[in-house]
Amino acid sequence: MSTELPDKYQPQTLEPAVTARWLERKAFAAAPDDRDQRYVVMMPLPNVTGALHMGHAMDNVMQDLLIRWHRMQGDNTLWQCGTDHAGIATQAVVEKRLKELENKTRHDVGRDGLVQRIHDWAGQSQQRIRRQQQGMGCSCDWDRARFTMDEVCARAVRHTFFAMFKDGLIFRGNRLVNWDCALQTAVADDELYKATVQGKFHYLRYPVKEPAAGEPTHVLVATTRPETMLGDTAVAVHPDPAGALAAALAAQRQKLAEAPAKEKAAAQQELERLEQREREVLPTLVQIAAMAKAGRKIALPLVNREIPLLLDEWADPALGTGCVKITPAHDPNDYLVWQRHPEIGAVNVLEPDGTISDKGGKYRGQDRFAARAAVMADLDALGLVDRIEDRTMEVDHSDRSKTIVEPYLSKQWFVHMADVDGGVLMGRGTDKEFRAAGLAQVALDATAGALPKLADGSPRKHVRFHPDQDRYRKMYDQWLAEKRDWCISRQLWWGHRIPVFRGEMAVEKLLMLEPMLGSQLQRADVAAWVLLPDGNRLSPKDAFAHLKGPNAPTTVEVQICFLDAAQDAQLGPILASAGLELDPDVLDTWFSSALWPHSTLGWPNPDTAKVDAGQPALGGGDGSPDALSYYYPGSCLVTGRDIITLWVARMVLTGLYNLGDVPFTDVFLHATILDGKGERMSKSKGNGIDPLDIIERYGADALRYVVCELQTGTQDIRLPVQAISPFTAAGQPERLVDLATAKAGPYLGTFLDPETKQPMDLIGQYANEGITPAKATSERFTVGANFCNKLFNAARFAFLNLDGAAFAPLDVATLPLEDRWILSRLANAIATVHGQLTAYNPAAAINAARDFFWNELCDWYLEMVKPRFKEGADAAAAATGKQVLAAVLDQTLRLLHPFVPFLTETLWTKLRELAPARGVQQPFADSELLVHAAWPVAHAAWQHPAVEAQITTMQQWCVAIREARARYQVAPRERIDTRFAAAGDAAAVLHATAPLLANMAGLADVSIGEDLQRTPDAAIVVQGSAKAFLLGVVDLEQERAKLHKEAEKLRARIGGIEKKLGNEGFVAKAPPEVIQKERDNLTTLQQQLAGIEQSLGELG
RNA sequence: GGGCGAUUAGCUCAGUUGGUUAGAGCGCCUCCCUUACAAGGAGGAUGUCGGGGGUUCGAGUCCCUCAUCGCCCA
Repeated sequence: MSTELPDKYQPQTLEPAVTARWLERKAFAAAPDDRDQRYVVMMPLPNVTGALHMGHAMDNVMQDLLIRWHRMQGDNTLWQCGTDHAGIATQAVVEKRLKELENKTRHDVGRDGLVQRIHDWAGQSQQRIRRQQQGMGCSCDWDRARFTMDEVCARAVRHTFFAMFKDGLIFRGNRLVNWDCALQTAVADDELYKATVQGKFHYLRYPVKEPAAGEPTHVLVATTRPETMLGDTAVAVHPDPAGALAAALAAQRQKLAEAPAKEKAAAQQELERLEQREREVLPTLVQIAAMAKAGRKIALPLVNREIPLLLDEWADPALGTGCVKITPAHDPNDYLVWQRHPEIGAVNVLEPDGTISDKGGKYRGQDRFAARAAVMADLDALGLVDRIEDRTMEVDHSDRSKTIVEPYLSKQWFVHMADVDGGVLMGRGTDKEFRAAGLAQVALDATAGALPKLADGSPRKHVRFHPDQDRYRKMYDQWLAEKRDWCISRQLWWGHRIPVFRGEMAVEKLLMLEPMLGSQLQRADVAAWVLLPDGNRLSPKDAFAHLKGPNAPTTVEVQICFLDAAQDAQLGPILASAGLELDPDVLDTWFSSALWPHSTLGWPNPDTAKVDAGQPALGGGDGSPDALSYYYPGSCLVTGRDIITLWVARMVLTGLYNLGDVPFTDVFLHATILDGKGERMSKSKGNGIDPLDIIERYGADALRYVVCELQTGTQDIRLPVQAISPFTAAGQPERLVDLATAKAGPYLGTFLDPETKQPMDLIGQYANEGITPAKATSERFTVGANFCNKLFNAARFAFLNLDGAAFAPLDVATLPLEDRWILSRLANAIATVHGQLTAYNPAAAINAARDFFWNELCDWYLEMVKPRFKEGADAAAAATGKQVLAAVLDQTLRLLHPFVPFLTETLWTKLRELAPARGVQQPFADSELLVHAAWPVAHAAWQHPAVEAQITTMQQWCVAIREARARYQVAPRERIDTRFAAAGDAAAVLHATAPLLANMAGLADVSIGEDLQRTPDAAIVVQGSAKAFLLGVVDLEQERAKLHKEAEKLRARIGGIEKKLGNEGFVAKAPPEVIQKERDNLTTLQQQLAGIEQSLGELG
């Protein structure tokens, strides 16, 4: 049955049909087999929180490009897809909906109820994400889709946590975290953004307790958050204020001396400020430092606590009042002061919801901002407020709740990243086992080429970044080098619960239980720690010994983790009776996504991995290997720059920790998509585009084409965004509004339509406010649609002529010139595209493919072969033409497939019907689906530089003649009699290409000879030493003017080259081949000029 | 404040270790609905390579500096 192509290119009907066919055939399924060559890409798992945007489109298209390219090369190719549960983001969205739709809080529905609702919501979201990805043509193995909360991933999380916990790499510690008071959870640094806030700088006077005669009665401190004074545990002053200020003065004088003229004034001003401080503030500071040494105390007002005056270098005599109030529980710098002076202690005055705790005395229960006002009022009443200054500040906000975060002292779980005495065992129990200094260090070693060799002496795999190894590795290394502990706990209900039972136990009771517990706690699948009140952590064995000893405390904290999650339910009640409860927190989402490259493949045991119904098993069988051993380590991770540290580094270290091997060898970092103003695209700003909107308008192939073309290297991409104005009446043409210049509307994500001045809602959030929604688009995608239209039509032309095309072995050397040329150019294009893909340069690859297809195949070859397909043409020439055309189209579709898979797959079906066997010397390997067809090879036998040179010359003639035709306004269909005055090689090329040239340039009678003369009415076209006379078209005046202009241009260039060659330095120092090139060039130009001068003479 | 990066045609971007006359697509101008394609064809115009200084026979490319704009980290 023959496939009918429509007359017009219609991606909207064509693409869904292709998707259905691929899915029905399971064209992207991966299964381990005996192929050694594998290609594995782990999809950066999108958050289940919401829909995909252009950033995901870039990421997914880049992956699909690599995947399709490798699949066609015959690799066993796996693209692992799935979604991330995205703890805080998802819970926040669902809680918001719960509030809006049912006016309930999470406490109303309970932990299990909320989790169920999130699961439901995540399911819908996953459906949408899959539709978007399938719409874009992503060729993932859909049957292998995983979710970070599914059973397979959960087991990997459990095993990793257990191993790290048992190794002592996971611990619970008192740390200052960024606290989101609205969501009541710790948030990571990357979940913060800075916003400018109008605040105040409050100068407070703290009374000195029992000052000696002559000593100040008060110490002046300044703060932007006066309510934190309730938690002050010290006031610090520099131990040597005079010395420190003197050093600052010296540095400033030096700076002034070296400052450029423009900065002198500012530097001078700063110096004067310091000098003034030296006179006015320093004497007091010296006195206070002495008081601190003498052990003087401060009477902290309002809460009536006595706190020490402390000597610490954090107090900078050059800044503020020179004295600093120390609030370790609510300020990162003060926290560090506490670490240096543990005796001062820390007082946490905040409740998780941001109200003042019982440590805050009478302010208890007040919101932090209300308490701020109350504290100030009371201090003022006591006469302890010195002054208040206005100040703008950059303050951290939570990206999830958009509220100000508070530094907050709380107990959190951490992964120890720094080096460990004795090292850390990597890949425990595998044949790749080795010992590394620490988790951060092993990730550094993975990019530095410093991982130890394998047991058999062969090198271990390492990680490389593309397309700029140096730059990206530096980012990765600098972040890891800090080796900061990784905070993995979140105070949420949505996520993997931290699998640790913990609680305080009386030592007496613990010792009583020893006979029963002792052996249980030694088991390999149980990990337990006993924490002493002094913070020391002991194994159960050591603990029992210690607790029986002389200095035993009365209570300890016990922490227990089981390897097998089923134990939690079984033993939970027993542990509860002993006072141990399961920790309420959940793990940071990144903990589970860090395991993605191996958790998805069934680690720790693919044979027992419980995949969903209908999914392929991960274990081996029938002698074939299991998924984990076959597909791990993978090949390439494709992602954006922003995630190098958060995710790439963590995947590398967990991969090495669990399996002793890196998760992938290459990291391809693509550009970030920005809007027309250069701002990052985001849905909430209203400058984001839904890929499905682009697909609906332009087609997925067009989307992919443009995205590929945009990815040029390390340069971020500006994609101007337009709103489709919703304020056009029916019948009126569509109006696009450029969002880079449109005025902002009343809310974030709204813009004003410049024509009607009405606001448009670009994020679909303001239905209640009565704002008309509008879709976003970008006209940049027309380029892709145009390309696809051209491809569609070129193929359609070929199909009109391919009926009955057959294969017979051809000798390339005997083919017509145009056939040899297009095969040579095709080979060149294949080599270029392949090379650019290898170099991770999709833009260069697709441009090479486009240039070949459009500028060579369409513009020249199709036009050159047309005469061979006309009525009455030579049958043999037509048959060869059909075969070569079919072969070239075959190879071109293969070459373009990774970029524009839908259209090429559609055309492939039709091509196979019309020309079942295609090839040149030999038939090409065939395949029913183009997805599985072999990637084209640049055959050396097709390449022929001499043939290319002949056609290039012909093309130059053609362009010059067309230019003359345009200038003399010769009607397109009018054919011109032409004489070529040419000798030697020039004449030979003209003889060889004359029929082609006549066809392409619209020539009628063509004669070629050394002594041919012009007629008075002939236009002259000069190429090198040869000339063409176009008879009967000329206007003498115009001709003279043209030749004069050309001659002037040539003289200018000749002059330039002569000057260069006359430069002794150039001739003496430039490489000989460069000089020779210039000389040859000069000769050619001189010849051409002579020809023109001669023609001018003839014109009189 | 520290680090990384960018600035090339009206727009979005290429431009290999310095070496002919700095390119592409879109947009613009002229002509053409030629039997695959007007989502097309033929031809054309358009740049002090952000400013200044330097190295070199030669600089968009290397160095310094200024300006503007990003990103990351404190």
